[in-house]
Formats: sequence, C-alpha cells, structure tokens
Amino acid sequence: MSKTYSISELAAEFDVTTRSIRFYEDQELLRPARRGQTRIYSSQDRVRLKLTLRGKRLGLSLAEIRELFELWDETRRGSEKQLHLMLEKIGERRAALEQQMKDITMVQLELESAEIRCRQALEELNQKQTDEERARASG
Amino acid sequence: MSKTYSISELAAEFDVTTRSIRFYEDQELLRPARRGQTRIYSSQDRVRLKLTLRGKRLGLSLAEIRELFELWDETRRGSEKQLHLMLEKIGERRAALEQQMKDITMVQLELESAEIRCRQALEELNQKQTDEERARASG
DNA sequence: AAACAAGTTTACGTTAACGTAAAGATGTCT
DNA sequence: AGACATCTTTACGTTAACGTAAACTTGTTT
Repeated sequence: MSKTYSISELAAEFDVTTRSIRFYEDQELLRPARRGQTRIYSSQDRVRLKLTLRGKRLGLSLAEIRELFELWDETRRGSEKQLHLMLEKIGERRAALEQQMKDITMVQLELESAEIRCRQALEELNQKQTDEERARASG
Repeated sequence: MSKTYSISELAAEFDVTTRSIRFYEDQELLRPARRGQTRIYSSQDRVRLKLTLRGKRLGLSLAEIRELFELWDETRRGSEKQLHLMLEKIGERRAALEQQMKDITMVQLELESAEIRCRQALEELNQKQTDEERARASG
C-alpha cells in the first residue's frame, strides 16, 4: 500500500486549485484512480502534477506537456520510429531550454545593473540630505 | 540622425506580426514617433521590443513587462519611495529567475536521462536485429 | 490616372487556462 | 436524523494575447 492523496491535499501542497487539477485531468495530463466517484492520486500522479507545474513555470502549454508525457510513455514499448521522434522532441526542448538560460542570464545582468543604479540614486539622495542638515547646523 | 525602423522591418527582424507590435503599443510597451500617421521606431524602441520579447519568452505577461518599464523610467527622477519600490520589484524578479534556473536545471537533467534511455532502447533494438540476422545466416 | 505596396484604424473572433456558480452524491460527526 | 465537510459533474463566464477582415490613407510605380 503506497501512499495516496486526495485532490485537496495535492491542491494544498502545490498551491493550485482543485479546479486546475481536474482540468489537467480533462486535458489528459493526469489519470487518477477512483474509489466510487472520488479521485485517488498515487505518488506517480503526484510526480506528474509536479512535472506539469514545473513545465508551466517554464512557459510550456498544457498540450506540449501532454505531448512529452505521451512520448515518454511510448518510449517503453517504443518502436524505432517513435524512439527517434522522442529524441527529436527532446532535442527541441533542450534547445529551447538553452535559449531560456541565455535569456535569464541577460535579464539577470540587466536587473543587477538596475539594482546598482537604484542604490547609487539612493545614496545620492541621502548625501544631499546630510549636506542640507550640515548646512543648517552650521548656519 | 540615428537609425529608424518601419513596423514591418521590426516585424521581420524579430519574427512577430505587425499586429503584435501595434498591440504592444496599445498596451503601452512602445511609444514610437509618427510621421503623419505612420509609425517610426527608434533604436530605443527596438530595444524595448527586444526586451519585451525576451520577457515573454521567460513567461512574463505584457502587464508585468510594462510595470518593469515604468518603474525603470521612474528611476531617473525617482523619489526615495519609488526607488525602494523598484528595488523590491527587482528582488522579486531575481527570485523568480532563480526559481526558473532551478526548474531548467531539473528539466535538463530529466531530458538528459530520457535521451540516454532512448539511445539504450535503440541499441537494444539494433542488437536484437543483428542477432536475428546472424541466426538466419548460420541457420 | 490607375494600380500597387505599405501603412492605418476599427471591430469582431479565437484560444488557452482556468474562475465561478449551481446542484447533487458521499461519508462523518453530534 | 440532520448538519457539516469534501467530493462530484455540468456549464457558462472571463482574461490575455493576439488573428482576421474590412475599409481607408499615403506614397510610388507603370
């Protein structure tokens, strides 16, 4: 008996609504078991949800994420053609990730220099203020 | 006279539609000059467009991008409060970028191991095939 | 002048990813 | 039993980011 989860447990853990989780199932990203009509999520399902959210944070659409899941599943009993297709998709994803890494690096540099500029501007403001105070004290 | 660009030049260079560029202007991400009713883009505008697209690739909404632009503009004649606000926003963005870096690293690792599994599966397929051929040759 | 290219405004249409509300089933506590 | 809490399905509403089409202006080529 490995651990299972209710929909609201997962919703709380990953900070998403139950509506979203059901929607992901509707989009065939999840396939939880049922006890009666109630959904029961295995730790496998939990992993899939985690991967889904991670993919979303990287800007993937639900359709793209689903495609990756499907390809991955097909890999096990995969024909040669499907394996090559999978490798192709993997290559595309890795290229996109590298572009994203570059983007992030650029933006990080920009934010860093922006922060420096801000701090300098603050220093100048403080300097002006102390100048004024000194002028008043010695006036 | 520094260089200027037409809308379709920029559209071609960055591979977006003119519709999108006009939409970004509508959302106040761009403020091109006009000659008559025709838009004329400066190299400043070009930079803004580039930053906009980069932000989009990182999953920012147009509203978020606009907010960053506005804060950045306000930094020049910024009051102390606005400077602190800017620093706060910069901090948020940098934190988000770090999370994204982690996500990317995780996914890269997963893709890498997926690729390895694919290649191994292919090797096994090839191995089986050469086995069969040898069996036929020696049968 | 006529036609063509490139630009414009206006406005309705579309898709993804949920939000929100209604109405009912199921199990649990008092 | 009754009143909760949690779950369910169904279905219409919403927002962002454009697509697409129509009708018009402006400059350029034939």
